[in-house]
Amino acid sequence: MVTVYEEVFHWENYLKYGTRQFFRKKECIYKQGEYGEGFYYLHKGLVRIVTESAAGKENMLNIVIPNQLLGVQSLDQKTHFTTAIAVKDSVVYHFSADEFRQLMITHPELFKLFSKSVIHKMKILLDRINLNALTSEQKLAVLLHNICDEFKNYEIPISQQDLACCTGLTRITVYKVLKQWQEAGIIEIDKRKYFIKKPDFLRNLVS
Amino acid sequence: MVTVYEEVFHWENYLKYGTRQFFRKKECIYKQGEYGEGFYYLHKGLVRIVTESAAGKENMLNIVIPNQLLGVQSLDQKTHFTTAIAVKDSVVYHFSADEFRQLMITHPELFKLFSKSVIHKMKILLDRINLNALTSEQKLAVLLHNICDEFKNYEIPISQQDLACCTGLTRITVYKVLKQWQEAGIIEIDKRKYFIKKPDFLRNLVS
DNA sequence: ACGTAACTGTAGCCTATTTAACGTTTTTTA
DNA sequence: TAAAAAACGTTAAATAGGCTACAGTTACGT
Repeated sequence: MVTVYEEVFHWENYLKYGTRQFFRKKECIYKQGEYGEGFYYLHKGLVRIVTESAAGKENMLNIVIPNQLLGVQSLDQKTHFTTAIAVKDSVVYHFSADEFRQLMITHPELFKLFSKSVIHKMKILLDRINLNALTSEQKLAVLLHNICDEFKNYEIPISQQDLACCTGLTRITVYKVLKQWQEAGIIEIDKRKYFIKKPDFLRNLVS
Repeated sequence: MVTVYEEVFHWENYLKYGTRQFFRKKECIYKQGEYGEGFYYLHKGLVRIVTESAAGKENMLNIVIPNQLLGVQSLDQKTHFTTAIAVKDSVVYHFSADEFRQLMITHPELFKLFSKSVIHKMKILLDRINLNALTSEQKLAVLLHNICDEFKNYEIPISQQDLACCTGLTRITVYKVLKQWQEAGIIEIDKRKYFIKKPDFLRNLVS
């Protein structure tokens, strides 16, 4: 289940110490298994974090919105255990581990920022875990609801296929739930775009 | 799915700055939802980390072994999003956020230690997520395999009930798989103790 | 030492999801 | 702009894993 979280962290003042990099839509920022060094800060754009399990199944973990970190896993020259792919053209700042460590000595307040960001990441992962206890309908409800919150409107800009990937369900299951909701008037489908008509219904499904 | 990870982090030199606390078996170190302040380092004992989803289902996340941190989530006075319960009598050291921040100024190398520990936690969560893509048989295989690695022998010191809780499966499912494995000679059951006879079989199930 | 509580063995039913299959539509890209 | 590649709509069949139930065991507290 992908959740778009939007807590804001104020890294702006430190960006000048990082290295600016551009990534085109669909370009890969880092790959699972690759060695990395340091971490990235997303300045503009949108990035999808996916992970591939041993069994080879791909799962979207979350969507990173600007002002968040990504790739923290490889701070200490460890391999990345996720893959990051730009959803839109994106601008990121890269901080190498050494650079950042130096920077922290002169700016100790950075630790708070860093730890907050990382804890936030952990919260996302945990939410993801807890979703597995839900029914498929609930999973989808949570996902759609989050997406709407994020994009601030009730149109869902994500394909059925992606919804399946985000929730870990089959496309067919997604299709079934969506159809059922459509028949119940909870969502509307037009030209393969989905519009949420009764957001409260989705909310109630979960709480 | 619980995994017992054993990467070692060397916090010994810094323990004197923390506050030593004792917890009896089954005692709760912190509860999901409670406010926390700082984090804990497990010196001796064994701690179980569980999380309760919105739906009320309880899930074991992992088992913390000595030399690891726990409760990092509440470093910044946030609420804990997991619960930690001592499995054995345990000795932990508590570091308050402020104390630790001060400490980091005088000992910048602590950052590396901290980040390593936290990244390790993230890895655990991620592994947990990836498990959900597996079949129940695979989940159990991974779990048993990990447990054996950890305890360095092929006897499993965990009840069926707990195996169920760790994997998120039903006890009945656990029982079924175990029975099937027993019939195939992969494990042996004696007096409610399980012994793994063909560890390779378990390994192959996953890879 | 005894009673209660927690764990295990087993069966059967049931349903939510998955897989498979296939034609149609949309989007991408060369 | 045509061909190739994704994505979608739909159905039917197969199945894994969940829930219920209940009796027999073991462990544990006092």
